[in-house]
Amino acid sequence: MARVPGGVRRRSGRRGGAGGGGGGGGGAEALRKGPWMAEEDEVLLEHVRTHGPMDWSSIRSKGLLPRTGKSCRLRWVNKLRPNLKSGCKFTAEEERVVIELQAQFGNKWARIATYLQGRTDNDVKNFWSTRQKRFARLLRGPLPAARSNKQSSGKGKAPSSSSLDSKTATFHQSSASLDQASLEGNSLGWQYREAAPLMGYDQACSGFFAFEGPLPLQLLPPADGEASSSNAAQSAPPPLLFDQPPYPLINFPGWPERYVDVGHGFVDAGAMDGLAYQELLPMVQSVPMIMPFFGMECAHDDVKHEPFDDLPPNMFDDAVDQPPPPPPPPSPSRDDLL
DNA sequence: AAAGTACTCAACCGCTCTGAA
DNA sequence: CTTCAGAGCGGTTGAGTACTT
Repeated sequence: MARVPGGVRRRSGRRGGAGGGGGGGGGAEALRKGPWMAEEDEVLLEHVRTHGPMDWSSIRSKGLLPRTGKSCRLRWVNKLRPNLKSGCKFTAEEERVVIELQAQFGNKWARIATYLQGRTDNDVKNFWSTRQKRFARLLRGPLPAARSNKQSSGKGKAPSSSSLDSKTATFHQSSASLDQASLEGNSLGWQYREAAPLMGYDQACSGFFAFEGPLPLQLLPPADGEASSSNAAQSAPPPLLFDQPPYPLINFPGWPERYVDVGHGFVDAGAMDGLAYQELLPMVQSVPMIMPFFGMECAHDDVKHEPFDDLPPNMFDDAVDQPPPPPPPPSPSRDDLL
């Protein structure tokens, strides 16, 4: 997708340098795109010093810079504004805040950024995007058997997706294999079938999860004329039956309690409507919730924190029983901007 | 050492919102 | 009420860099 017309090179990387070239062949009023040069930054800073961070379009109209007002504003907000934590990785606490606020606000990056001192919406957006890509790759790829606990090079780089897989694999010990034949023909008439490949995104919780082992089965309500079933159960999407509760990659309140053991696997009670859940209740067995989410500590000991080194060490704490603390009120004052 | 892959991040675009005329 | 311009925001791109194989 050539979004920059006229062959203008958008940027030459973090080295800065002489990107751009002013849009090629135009007059002095030609718009310049691409990386900013130090002289341009100086002009922009001078404008902000005299006029404040506003009136961006006048920068071009006055002939100060061959840049659009949008471009000037973006440069100021993302790079020139004081007190920015540029080039500084997100701390565990910042990651936790982003995760919580994203769950609360959605992709309102500018709003989320107001809760993070020195971070811009672009920072938050990039952070989240990277995270999403990593999870997507993780979930798209095969989930291999546990690999050796080889230590990474440990240069502070985020672990590869395969290292996350190894974390998942540590749960295998508690996984009960499904016996499809034994699942069919239960007294309530619910049927099972192999589910389609699972997207690793939980709509109800707006977050990713992962699971291990064979694909989950889908619980199908009984057909007409069979054992009792409610209309709601008929209309509700069939719940998935997991070999084990899917493994959440971000903290979901009530996880994994919402996964109930139906004897041959786990179903997501949170994703089912109440009536469908009522239908299934008689099938629920009182199996102790030993499932892995809270067994992570042991797993961590085994792998010496390798897989989640890039995740906030306490990011799952709130999933246990603590409500997330109310975020501080956003208070970006004018002084902060200047 | 080289090649491949993943990650980071600056900067663009299109859209929406808002306020003035 | 409508139009228009500026500002702001979210999504996306892609070059450069870091890491892995």
